[in-house]
Amino acid sequence: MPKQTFLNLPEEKRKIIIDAAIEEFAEHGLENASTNRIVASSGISKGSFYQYFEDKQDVFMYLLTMLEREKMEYFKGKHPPSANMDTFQYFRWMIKTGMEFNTSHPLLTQAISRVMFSEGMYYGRNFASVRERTARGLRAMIEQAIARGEVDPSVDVDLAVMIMETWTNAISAYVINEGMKQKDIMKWVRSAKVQERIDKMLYVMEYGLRKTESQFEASV
Amino acid sequence: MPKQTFLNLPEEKRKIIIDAAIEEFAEHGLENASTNRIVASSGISKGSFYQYFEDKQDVFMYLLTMLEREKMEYFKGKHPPSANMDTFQYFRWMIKTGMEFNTSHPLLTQAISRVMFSEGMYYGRNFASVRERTARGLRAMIEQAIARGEVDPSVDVDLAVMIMETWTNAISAYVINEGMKQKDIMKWVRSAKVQERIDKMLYVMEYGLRKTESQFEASV
Amino acid sequence: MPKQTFLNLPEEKRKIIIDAAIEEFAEHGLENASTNRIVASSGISKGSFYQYFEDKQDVFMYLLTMLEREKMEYFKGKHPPSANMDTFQYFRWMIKTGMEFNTSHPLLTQAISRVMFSEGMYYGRNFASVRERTARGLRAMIEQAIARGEVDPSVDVDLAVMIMETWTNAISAYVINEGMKQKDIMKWVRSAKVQERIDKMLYVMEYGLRKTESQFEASV
Amino acid sequence: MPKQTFLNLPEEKRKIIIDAAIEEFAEHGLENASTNRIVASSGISKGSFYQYFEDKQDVFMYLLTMLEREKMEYFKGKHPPSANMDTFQYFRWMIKTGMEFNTSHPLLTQAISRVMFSEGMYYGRNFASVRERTARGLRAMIEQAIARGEVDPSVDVDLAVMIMETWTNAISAYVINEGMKQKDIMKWVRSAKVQERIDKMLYVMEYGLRKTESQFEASV
DNA sequence: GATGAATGAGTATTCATTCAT
DNA sequence: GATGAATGAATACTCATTCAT
Repeated sequence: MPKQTFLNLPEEKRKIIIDAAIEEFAEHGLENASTNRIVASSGISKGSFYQYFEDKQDVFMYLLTMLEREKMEYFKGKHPPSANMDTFQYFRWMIKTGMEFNTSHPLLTQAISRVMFSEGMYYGRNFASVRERTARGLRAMIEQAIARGEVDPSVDVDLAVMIMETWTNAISAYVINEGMKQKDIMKWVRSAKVQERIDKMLYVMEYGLRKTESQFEASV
Repeated sequence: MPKQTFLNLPEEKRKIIIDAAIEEFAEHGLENASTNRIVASSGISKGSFYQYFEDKQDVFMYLLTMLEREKMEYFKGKHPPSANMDTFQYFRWMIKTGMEFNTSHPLLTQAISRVMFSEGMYYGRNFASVRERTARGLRAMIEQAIARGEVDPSVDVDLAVMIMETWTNAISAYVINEGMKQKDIMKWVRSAKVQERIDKMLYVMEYGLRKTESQFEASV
Repeated sequence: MPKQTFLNLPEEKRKIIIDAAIEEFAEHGLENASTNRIVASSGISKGSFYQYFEDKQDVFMYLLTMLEREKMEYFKGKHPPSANMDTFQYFRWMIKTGMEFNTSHPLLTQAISRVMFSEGMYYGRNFASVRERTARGLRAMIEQAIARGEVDPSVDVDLAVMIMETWTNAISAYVINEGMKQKDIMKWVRSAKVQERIDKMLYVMEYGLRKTESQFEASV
Repeated sequence: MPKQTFLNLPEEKRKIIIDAAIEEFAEHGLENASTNRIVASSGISKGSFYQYFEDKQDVFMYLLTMLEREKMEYFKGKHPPSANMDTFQYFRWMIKTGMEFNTSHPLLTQAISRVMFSEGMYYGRNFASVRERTARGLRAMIEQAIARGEVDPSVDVDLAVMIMETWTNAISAYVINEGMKQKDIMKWVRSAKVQERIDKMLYVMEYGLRKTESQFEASV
């Protein structure tokens, strides 16, 4: 985590540094990111960089917690359209809201997901806590769905979490990769065509999951 | 593609070089792979490396075609347990057979998938043909399933292909990542527990896909 | 142009680096100059070199502007022996003064002229401004000569400039090439023999140019 | 000089090798020419190259003698338009005929002149004999001109030779550099505009040289 | 607390030449 | 006589990090 010296910096200066880092990570990943370029494009000195952060990875970890924090606040500001949603409706709302957040921070999302997916194995240990938090959220969701009788109680919760994670990532990758090619990414992600495709992807998952374990057994 | 000089090499020497390359790519991806390390660990000189290959990417492309060729031969040597399988049963058999192949070449699989997934955007053009071949196979499968009445004809074929791809990759990632932690990866992948989990992942996909488009519409 | 870091260096260190570069360019030209050798013989590290300069060419461009600046100052310190010279007398004085400067910086002159003449085609764009300044000076001279009635007004000015350039270069090459073989190059260049030869070379040019265009036409 | 093995080669194969070498030297000079590329583009093996030639320089020396021989034959096939030319008319005819030869072998000319002018200092010793032969020819000419009373007997012969050399080179450089930019170099070099410019350059030299030594003395 | 110069190992790739077959 | 694989030093340039001021 960044040193106190960084946190003491005026908001504005911090933003300049962070923006430079986001751009660098989005374009080059973590291993290939260049601290030289980051300091050059943010206008701070080499020495300062190492007075603010332990190293490259430290900067990245900061972005990661920043993303988590901002996403949480974004969700707090939004409210599900209805209070009577079942768990899958709620998940769908969450995914879509998440995609809205992603498209409004496309570079940050790109930077984080690029590193987490492609370099994740190497830096995996460092990301463990973040991943675990996400998994816990999904697990709580699926357990709630079971409690509400929306999902067969015999379902394998671990498996369901894994599937939801996979699906979330697949949709996120689709949205960022395709979205970055568009002129107005926000407009694009809100278009009927995109929303429909996300819906369909989620319905496939939903109907697969709703199918009871016992039915699985029967059909093997 | 490698130069003739490489193909002329004695089988054994070629294997040493290829193994060194596989290890390097598995650990560092394509962009960060070091030709220095490859030559050092395979015991050839720098000059020789460039007499065998055009460049780093050339080595990787060779691995890619090698993987394709070997996988094809592996499948040729196997036979589906029954001739009367429906399309999803066949797909399941294919995935499982593919996983067996992957676990018998874990490093190669890791190297290829790491590069294809994470650096795919940058080297995308070069991999296009490989990806297209896979996509064509899946598309043929889904069309067959429709023809046989196993899937509702109104299904969005593009979407279905995307889902099958996502699923195949997710299973492959699960098998390799978890499998690499085991002592005996082959024994592990054949264990009832793993086979069951793969089955369940595929059933989720299958039941999701079997659901007709019209049903999707109805439930939105 | 060199980075600020280079300009901040103590005079003495700068001189060591510049001298090493001059020697390298004089001996190997620009394309074949080795940054490795420059850093080795000037005792700085590779990293420092690139903190001082953009690249090899950057060093050379610095030498070029340095030469221009020093030559200009050298001329400022000298005064034509008489105010009543005609244009050709003035040109002769300039050439000779230039040769004095060249022989007092023989390696620098050699480095620059080697690169400008032999590699000029490749780096031509970068040198364009320097060449143009020279050409403009010569053109002003010839136009003055015409205005004063020293040269026939029908003379082809472009041609005359080209001839004067050729001649200047030829004399410069003669002085440097022959001079480098002498023990005391300054003494040699001031010797009656050399001065006479330069005079004669210039007279050939002068009488050729004084000849009017119409006379050329007549004699074809 | 090439080894006997090269001279034993069938005419056609020799030509292929020579053409590859010419192209390489024209594009890269001597020091930067790559034997690798020469053998690759001429289709011979690395080993053969070194069985034909000592090294890179050896190939170049062969080109040099080849050029001399071919130029001589070219001149033998041509005849001066009139037998009653004075020496300067003859020189003018020679230069122009030489330029015709050059433009009909532009790559060879470019290769040779590029190396002789720009890398000449380093390989100078090796080219000494060629240069000397040229100088002897020019010296004979000027002496003939004196004998015929076309040039003042008190002229400095060394100086005159040097001037003629300079002039020849300047014209040659002009013709090759400008000519290479044209579509049809042969047509261009024979155009009235180019011929006129060459004439004028030579007249300047001629009138400069015709001027007697005594006149020079008088005007100093 | 801020600076920015210094560093040497690192990168991918090309080179001319040798020599065993 | 022909081959072509092998080589290791060479190339320009970038890197993350340290540390004295």
